[in-house]
Amino acid sequence: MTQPSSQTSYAVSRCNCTALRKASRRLSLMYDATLAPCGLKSTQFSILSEIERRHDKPPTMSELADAMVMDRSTLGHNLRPLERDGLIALKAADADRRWKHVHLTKKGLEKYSHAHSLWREAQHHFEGSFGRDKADHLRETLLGIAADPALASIPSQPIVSQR
Amino acid sequence: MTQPSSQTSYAVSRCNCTALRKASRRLSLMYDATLAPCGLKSTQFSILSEIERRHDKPPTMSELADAMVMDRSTLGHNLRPLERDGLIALKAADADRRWKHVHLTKKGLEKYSHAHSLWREAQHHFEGSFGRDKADHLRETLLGIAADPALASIPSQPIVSQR
DNA sequence: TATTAATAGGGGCATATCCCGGTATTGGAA
DNA sequence: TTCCAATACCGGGATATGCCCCTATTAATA
Repeated sequence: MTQPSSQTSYAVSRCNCTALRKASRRLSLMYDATLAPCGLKSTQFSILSEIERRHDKPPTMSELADAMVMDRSTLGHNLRPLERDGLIALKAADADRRWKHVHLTKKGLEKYSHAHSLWREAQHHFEGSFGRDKADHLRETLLGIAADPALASIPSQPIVSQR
Repeated sequence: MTQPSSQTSYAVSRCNCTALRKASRRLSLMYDATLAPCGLKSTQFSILSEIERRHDKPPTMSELADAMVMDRSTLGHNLRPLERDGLIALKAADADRRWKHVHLTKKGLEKYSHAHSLWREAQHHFEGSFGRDKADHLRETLLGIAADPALASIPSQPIVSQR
C-alpha cells in the first residue's frame, strides 16, 4: 500500500538498526529525565550498577567494558566524569600492573542508592504502559543480540543469494 | 536462580534501557562496519534514507527530527558533516522563512545508492542469524516504543503502588 | 497597530561512542 | 637473557546525542 510491493522488500524502512536506535533514543530520554534529580545519565547508572553488582570482585576496565558491550576506549571516557566526581576509583592490580580494577567509592554507593530508587520509577513507568511480561521478553531478546557473536563481525562476503 | 528471588525483582540487571542500549551498540557496530566502505555511519545512512524517502516533499528540520525520533539540535549537528560533504542541502522556505527544507544533492543520492547496497548486506547478515520473521516482529515492537507518547514524558508522580 | 506569545533553528556545553595509534607491562621465544 | 608478540590502558579525533539559551520569524492578542 504505502510501499512498493516486493517480496524481497529492501525498503530502508525495514532497517533493524534504525529501529533499534530510535527506540534507544526514546527510552533513554525517559530514563535520563527520571534519573535527572540525582545527576546521572542512564549510561552512568548502568555502569555504576554493573560495578556494584560485582562489588565483591571489582572488574578490570576490559572486563567491565565487555559486560557493558562497550568499546574499551568508550568505557574509559565514560569513567572519567564518574572518577572526577569521586563516585568510582581505579586501582592498579598487584598481579598485573596493566590491570585497573574499578570500584565504587562510599560516595558512589550513596549516589547509586539514590539513583536506584529513581530508576525503579522509570522501570515501572515503561513496564506500566508496555507490559511487564512483554518487557521481560523484549529484554531477553535484546540481551541476546548484545551477546550474539555472529554480530561481532561484518559480513565477510556479500550475501547476494537473493538472486 | 541466578537472582534473588523476589516477586517485585528490582534487580538492575532487569533494566530495559540498559538492554536496549547494549543491543543498539552491538548492532550499530556491525552496520557501521558494513557501511564503512562508503564512508557513512549508520545514523547518517538513516538520515539520508529518510530524506530520500520524502524526496517528493522535502521535510523541514523539525519534521525530519520527529521522523528520526531525534532532538532538533541533534539532527542539526548530524546534518553538518553531511552538508559539509555536499550530500545534502538546506533550503529556506518561502512560506515561512524560519523553515529549512532538507534535500539530497546529486552527490548525496549517489552516495545513498552505494550505501543502500551495503546496507542490504548488513540487513541480511543480521536477519540470517536472528531470523527474518523475528526481525520483522522486533522491529515493529521497537518502532512502537519509539512512537509511544507515554514515554515522551517522565513519571509525573512516583509509582509506589507496589506497596 | 503594538505588544506578546509561539515556533524554527543555531551555538555552546557535556556526555556517549568508536577508531587509531601510542605507551607500559607482561609472557614467551630465540 | 634479550627480543618480540600480546595485552591493558590512554589520548586524540570524529560523529552522536540531548539540554539550555539565544535570535529570527511568525502568529496571536490587546
